[in-house]
Amino acid sequence: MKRQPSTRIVIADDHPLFRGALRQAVSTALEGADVSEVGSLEALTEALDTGGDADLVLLDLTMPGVQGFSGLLFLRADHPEVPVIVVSANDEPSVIRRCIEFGALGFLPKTADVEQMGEAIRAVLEGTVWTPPGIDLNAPVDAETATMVRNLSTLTPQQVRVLMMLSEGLLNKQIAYELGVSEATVKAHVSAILTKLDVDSRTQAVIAAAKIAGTAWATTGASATL
Amino acid sequence: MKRQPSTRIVIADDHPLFRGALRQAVSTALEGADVSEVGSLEALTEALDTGGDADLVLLDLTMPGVQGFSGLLFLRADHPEVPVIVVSANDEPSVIRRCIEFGALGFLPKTADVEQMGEAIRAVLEGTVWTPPGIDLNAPVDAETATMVRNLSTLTPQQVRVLMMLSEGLLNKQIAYELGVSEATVKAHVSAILTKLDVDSRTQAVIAAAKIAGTAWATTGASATL
DNA sequence: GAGCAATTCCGACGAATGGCGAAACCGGAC
DNA sequence: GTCCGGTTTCGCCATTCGTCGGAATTGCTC
Repeated sequence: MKRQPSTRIVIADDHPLFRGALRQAVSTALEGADVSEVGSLEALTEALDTGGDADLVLLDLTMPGVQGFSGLLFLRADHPEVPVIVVSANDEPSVIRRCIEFGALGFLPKTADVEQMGEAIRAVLEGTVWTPPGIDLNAPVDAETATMVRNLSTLTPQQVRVLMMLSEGLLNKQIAYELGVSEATVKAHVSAILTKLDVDSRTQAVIAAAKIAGTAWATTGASATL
Repeated sequence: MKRQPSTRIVIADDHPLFRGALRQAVSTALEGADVSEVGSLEALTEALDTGGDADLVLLDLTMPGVQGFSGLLFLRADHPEVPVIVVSANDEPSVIRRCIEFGALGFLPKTADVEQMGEAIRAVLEGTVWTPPGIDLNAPVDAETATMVRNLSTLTPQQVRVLMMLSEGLLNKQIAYELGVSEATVKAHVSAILTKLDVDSRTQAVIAAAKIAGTAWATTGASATL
């Protein structure tokens, strides 16, 4: 909306080189934009919390700490108003469609040229959904998955956090410690998650989440010793 | 070893048409072979239990009830001596390598011609590992995964069954009912599984198992390509 | 036969899990 | 302002989970 004064754009990617390339592309496409770079999800949320909501976030799907769609899911839950363009090396149609389902306004393959980047950025800033040509967003979606995606969307930010930790195999107690809240609170969130995902146990919740997010959901903690 | 009298071959595939095609290919490649067909894992285990161990099993990875590598894992645990050739439409190198790691002696893409099938069958009957040309079995394997594969191999047949049910989100009580044993027994198996997989909870065990088997462990193939 | 591993079961214990109702705080929407 | 939803917390309770020690059975190998 407020493009004239200074459009604030945040680039979230763990690869410094690619961040630089993105920044250059953004600058070219949008003169006078206020571009910041972050290398992790934590840094991204911090940037959004402190500096006020950005006008656009360019988000890499695979970042340290969160892989798969959890990063997008989390960002969407935490800052529903911020437009997001997903930037990923994986440009399979199913992935692209999933990103849009999870609330991204655009998808940019890492192979895209400056031309396309500018096109995508301008489109999304105007509120339009942009995907690479040839992507059919209305392609038949497996009903089961669609239901799960809808269920996942109803989760609150904190619940998304808890679900991610459940998916790392953490105990309620550990989650409570990590989030700095009491175990009772974690239980409340877990109960809410189970209800919303329509499952009966934390294990089933993890299975359901893994089914959506693909294999690379969690990276840290318990699985380190496997 | 006992090829001359009557080589016993079992074809396990849920698609009758493809079973027929396989049977024909086998007959052509190996005259006088005793070929049986089964359409499910249960039928396969029953055939192996009643009719005595076969000389070769042609196993489709995706069968009703068990998908992903669990079928292979289960078969290997139940009948370690029976040579197995995995037959699958998915011919990605990573999948092929994983099959061999789990003890299959061969891998046959569904696109293979009669020529190749015969070659593979003869090779495996002689105890040689056969894969499609161009597959490097010594490709660098991520150490974490390798450890897990080794751990999974130490599971007993019943434990594999239990782990599969854990991965479906079943309670100990439900598993006990399904297997026709007491809950105490299931607990004993779960404890053994946790020890062998070096994890602390059933949830972590499920996460670990899912990480190995890829996504196609449970019911639907969410992200066949990653 | 002895030894061994897998499978089966038991009882009991403590910890973890999950549901219930209730309450308080806070930020945004009407 | 009030209302609503998200977050936080509590206590209580039943169930489930996982461990420990012990034990009987089968089938295999040496």
